[in-house]
Amino acid sequence: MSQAAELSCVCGKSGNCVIYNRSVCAAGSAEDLAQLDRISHQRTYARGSVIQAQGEPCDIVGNIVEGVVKLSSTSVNGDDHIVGLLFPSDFFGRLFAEESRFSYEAATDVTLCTMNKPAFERFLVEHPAIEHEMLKATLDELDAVREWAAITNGHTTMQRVATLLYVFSRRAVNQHAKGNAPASRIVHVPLSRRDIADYLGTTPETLSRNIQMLARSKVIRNINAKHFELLNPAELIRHSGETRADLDRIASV
Amino acid sequence: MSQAAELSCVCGKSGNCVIYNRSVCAAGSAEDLAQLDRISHQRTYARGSVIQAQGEPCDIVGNIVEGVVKLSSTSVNGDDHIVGLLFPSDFFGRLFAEESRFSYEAATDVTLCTMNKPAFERFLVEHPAIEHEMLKATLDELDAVREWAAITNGHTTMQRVATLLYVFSRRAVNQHAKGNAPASRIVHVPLSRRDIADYLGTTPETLSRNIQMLARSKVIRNINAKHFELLNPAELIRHSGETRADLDRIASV
DNA sequence: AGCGGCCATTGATAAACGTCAATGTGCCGG
DNA sequence: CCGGCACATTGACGTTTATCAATGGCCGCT
Repeated sequence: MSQAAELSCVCGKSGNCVIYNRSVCAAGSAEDLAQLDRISHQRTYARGSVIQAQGEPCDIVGNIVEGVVKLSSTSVNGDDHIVGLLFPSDFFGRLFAEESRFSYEAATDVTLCTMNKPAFERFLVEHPAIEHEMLKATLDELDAVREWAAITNGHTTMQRVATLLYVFSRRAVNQHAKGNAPASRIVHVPLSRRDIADYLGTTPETLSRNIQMLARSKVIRNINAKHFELLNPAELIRHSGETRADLDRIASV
Repeated sequence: MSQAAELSCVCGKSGNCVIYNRSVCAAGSAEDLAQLDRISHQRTYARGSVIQAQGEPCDIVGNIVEGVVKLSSTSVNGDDHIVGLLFPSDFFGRLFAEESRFSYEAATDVTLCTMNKPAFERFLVEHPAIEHEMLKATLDELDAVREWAAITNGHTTMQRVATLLYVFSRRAVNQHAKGNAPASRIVHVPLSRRDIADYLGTTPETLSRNIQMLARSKVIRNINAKHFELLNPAELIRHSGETRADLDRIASV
């Protein structure tokens, strides 16, 4: 998900494809890609709509072309927690299971490249080299989820907020970079405060207070609710409690 | 990891093997299993010893035969957080990566069935059906990690403690069950208070207070530091904030 | 069996955080 | 252009939890 936007996509007409971006198809022939193309098609979902509900049988998988999808778990009490965010080129859906343990919901308006799940599963079984790449990608994802869990588990809210802002700033660079564009100082966080809070395991109020704290100390500047200017990246990194190397690794997963 | 202990093991002389238990080898022939047997051997580690250090090149993988292995991430500040616990029959090690993002450490004395990593990787690539099972197992693990992250993220310490105790009680049932043994009321948690606290994202002090709270309200009884008697399972479930079905699913992963 | 060290528990205190309530701000439709 | 509504911010307060410090109990060692 750190690839530039102009990569061609094998599934559908345009946009990123996780299968390609994650190198899953690096081992696939042109015929394989054409076959994938046949079972895929693009689809859009409005912000807030549920792509796949928790516990429901899941029949589609695919990848994000544009927008952000939140992966969340809703408990019996009604409060739900976001266990992951999916960005353009990320794979979504639960392969090889009857139903999804989590719900996939559009955090922004999204465009997806969807595939029929059984068809894609059959494709994988028939193409071991590609399934091998899928395994590697899943192992990477496992590391990333564990790493994020370690961050949310043991750090203060300020550290989580700083980490998130830095990660989003890096992600934006990757998305906007055409060639060697300079790092943008504008950080775009396309999520609502509630979604961010759910992701960080806190409340909108505490989140807001921490954001304003960073703003008062001139680390960031509020442009509007979803845009920030990064005034002092070094201080942001310091607040995150992580090394710059760790942050960059997290951002590049 | 919810399998009974008497399953035979393909790698080494005795004990559980994740490859078998997770059905990864269900698709493998007898010759395949014999080949696996040739590249594996058992090894023991004393409590506290590091099996694989964070960031170090990793050359072995395998599965837990006996004991508990903690998977932890140590930050620059020195405080480490446990992102996972590995039990008998669980797979350990990071396939298809140069180095491990986390450290594997013996939380108790452990017996491992180890394999040379490159050799096992080659084996997987040559046996797509088994690699397919490996992918399914990894996807299951991903769900489990996310589920645990949702629990530690949004719940109170008491809810986490109750959840952990219940999960360990279920796990003990599975481990001890020979045939249809009745559910044991004795819960064995073979970890130090610090390890439990790290796993739950809290401190030993707060953990201790919550345990004593449960003891005072007659939900559990302290036999000693690592053994508890489950006096009121229904109340424990209530304190966990989860449904019984959810807890049982978590325990069986 | 006695000793010493490590681990668990308990207590006091302060900081961090969630909750409830009110105010402010931006966005969309009339 | 204005009103309404959802969202973000700010404030006050109570609870939870981490931290610091001390005590108590268990286990291994000699």
